[in-house]
Amino acid sequence: MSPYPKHLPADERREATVETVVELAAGQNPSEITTAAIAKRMGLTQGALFRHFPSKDAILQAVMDWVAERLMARLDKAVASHASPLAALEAMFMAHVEFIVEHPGVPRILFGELQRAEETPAKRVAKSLLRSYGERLRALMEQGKQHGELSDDLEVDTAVVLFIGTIQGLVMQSLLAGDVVRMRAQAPAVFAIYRRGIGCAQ
Amino acid sequence: MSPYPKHLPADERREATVETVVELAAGQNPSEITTAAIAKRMGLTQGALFRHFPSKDAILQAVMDWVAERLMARLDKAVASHASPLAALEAMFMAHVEFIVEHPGVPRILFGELQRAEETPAKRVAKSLLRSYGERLRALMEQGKQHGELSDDLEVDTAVVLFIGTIQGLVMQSLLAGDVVRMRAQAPAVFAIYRRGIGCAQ
DNA sequence: TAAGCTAGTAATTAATTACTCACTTTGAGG
DNA sequence: CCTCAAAGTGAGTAATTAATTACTAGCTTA
Repeated sequence: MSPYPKHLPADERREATVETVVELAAGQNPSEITTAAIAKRMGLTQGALFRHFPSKDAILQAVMDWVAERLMARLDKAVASHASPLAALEAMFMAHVEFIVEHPGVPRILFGELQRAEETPAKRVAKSLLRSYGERLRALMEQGKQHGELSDDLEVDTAVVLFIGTIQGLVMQSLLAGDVVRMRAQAPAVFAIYRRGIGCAQ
Repeated sequence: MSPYPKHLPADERREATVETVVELAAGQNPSEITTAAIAKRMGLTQGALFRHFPSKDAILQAVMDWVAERLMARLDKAVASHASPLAALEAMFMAHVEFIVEHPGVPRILFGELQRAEETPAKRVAKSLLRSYGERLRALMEQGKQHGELSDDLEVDTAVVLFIGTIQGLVMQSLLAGDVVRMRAQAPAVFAIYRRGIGCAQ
């Protein structure tokens, strides 16, 4: 039995398509990924894709849905397994980094979607993802203040911006070095500086 | 005399082209900027562009050169006008933010160029720009350690990653909010957290 | 076995892209 | 005023793109 059967049920083909796009995005600008390239990687003809998606935009939207669902699930799991808010923040940070190392195309897709001019469905999903992300961070930080782990006068919104930016910095560094895996090693030290910035002077 | 003479000297036309691309990048993904769009914005036909540039890639490279030159000049000027390393770092941060507010397309161009798959000339310029940027940061931070403004055990390379990421976070936030100018107001608070993260516990 | 459905192919479409070229216009200097 | 090189025009090109089409192989089920 071939590992890639010619005929696949529609839902599996949709899933495979999404994963293929995520993989391709690891190596190139997402907006430059053509339907022909997706099909080729899947061992299909280009036209076959349009049996399962009405348009390319629909593919991109499915990809964003996939990213949002998977990433948030990871983050929630990381948060749930830590009692202290600060520990939960750190776990969330590491989980996000780990997710990017496994799927290096994801930050490109997200950022690429955000800087689209038109308000595409995919862009809306991206925005909504980051909104949920920010809300979870805010909640944890408010808790952290009450627990005395974070300084009382911390501006939570600002700290949220910096949290996301911190990860962006790691991503940019990995683009420069052409080495995604190094993120994993750098992450703890980067978060240590961040934690000191938001923590209370004990 | 018309404010826009039909015939412009070659060097001025090149400069105008670059500035047009930077302006267009404020509103859309740089890789989706077509030569037709550039020409239209300049009030020219598409063919005219190729009198001054051999290819579109050459245009993008000229844009990156423009960005690198202008940005570094701003940063150097900001650094030069402050004696203390920490004050210089902060001035550098604010100067960078100010530059982005004036030219919102710049971070898109930079990031877009970095995530190109092929090793284009423009990408090489982008990499070189960030390398210079990092070196200036490193130098300031080493000075800061000697002055006792930064903690002795600070990992400079990590702090550099976080510095750039901090700005990326502001950029991402402005993409979300669709409001670049707000960066200017947010910047001081964001840098305050960063400074606390890298500063020595006095 | 016949009928119908699902998932594929292969060729083709119209639109868009970067780029070229023969020709025309402009404007500064002799 | 004339000349002429520089600058711009406008109509092309070939290549690439997303999307459509007519057709087919393979399964399920009556």
